[in-house]
Amino acid sequence: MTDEVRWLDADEQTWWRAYLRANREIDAALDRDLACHGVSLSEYELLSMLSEAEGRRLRMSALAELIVQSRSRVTHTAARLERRGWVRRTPAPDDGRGVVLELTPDGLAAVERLALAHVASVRRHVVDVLAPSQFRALGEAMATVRAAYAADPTTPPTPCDPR
Amino acid sequence: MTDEVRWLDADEQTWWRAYLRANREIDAALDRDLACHGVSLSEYELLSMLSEAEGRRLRMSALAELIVQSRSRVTHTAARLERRGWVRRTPAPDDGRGVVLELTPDGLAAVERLALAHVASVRRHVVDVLAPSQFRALGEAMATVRAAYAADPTTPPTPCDPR
DNA sequence: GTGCGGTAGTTGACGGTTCAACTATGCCTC
DNA sequence: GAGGCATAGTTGAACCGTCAACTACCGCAC
Repeated sequence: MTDEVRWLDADEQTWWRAYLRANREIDAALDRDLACHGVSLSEYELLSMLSEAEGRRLRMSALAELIVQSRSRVTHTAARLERRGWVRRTPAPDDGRGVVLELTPDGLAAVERLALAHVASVRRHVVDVLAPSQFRALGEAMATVRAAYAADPTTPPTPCDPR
Repeated sequence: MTDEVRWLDADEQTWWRAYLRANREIDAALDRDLACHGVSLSEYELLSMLSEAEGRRLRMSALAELIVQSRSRVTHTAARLERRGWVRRTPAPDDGRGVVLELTPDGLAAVERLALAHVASVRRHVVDVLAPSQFRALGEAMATVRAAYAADPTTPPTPCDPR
């Protein structure tokens, strides 16, 4: 394999930058819209995954994988949510190392309230500004990226390879 | 207008989550690949915009807008890069309030080195795993989102509206 | 030319995220 | 059943980003 650099061509460059920047704008917008209600997007995602899970409970690591965050981050976020009484930690019955995180009734009420605001925000900034076929294409492209990422053998971080 | 909630349907839900998660994975992957070389993605973006600018210099606020970051964040990031000698602050000639950020020769050398790693990373995780038409669709959808965002009259943050 | 509202950028404190080190448990092998 | 490696989760420090307050300057109005 040669070491020649395959730069992006002009179109690719344009699309890539559109992605990067829209991305930042979307994140900022969603976060801002949720901030009004006192949570960040990542807190909301955690709560939301819990609320859909069987028994409204999930293992910490399952949660981390679902929302694509580090275990450490999930620990900290869960701690914050626990302080609010929205979430409760219990030992996993089948694995002495494990912890099951459970949504409390207060937590459930909160997610349900937040979901209203959030879905409106997602529609306003993304879904409703795209033609259905465009949104579908977006979703499918991103799913493809995920699949490739999951299939990449080097995915869990090879420590570093500064060449 | 009714207050009825328009939830996402099953497909929309799937696409939206694919977006959110792929997004996190892409960010993490790009950041990790750059971290090997000692910079974060947002530092790289700043350097990269500077390197393409006329005279390799840009006003702070132009930079902030280009890379979709708060002015404050750009100040902090620039301060870090200045400590490394990659970037230099100079007063704007035409506006006593302004600051022009300039890439130093060391900074230029750094971006050029980083760009090699970065383009490979972008290709590996995104561009090359998509069919060209898919990548195009992704880019165009994101450009549409940006355009809508820019056109949204409430865009610069209405402080809050907790309903 | 004084006052005034708006823009450019910085600052420091706060809070969230990351990272590396650590504890504790599971599991496999001999 | 003891040793050893892997996994689950936590912890605290360092780092980065956000936010609100602040300085300084612009430009307009009168």
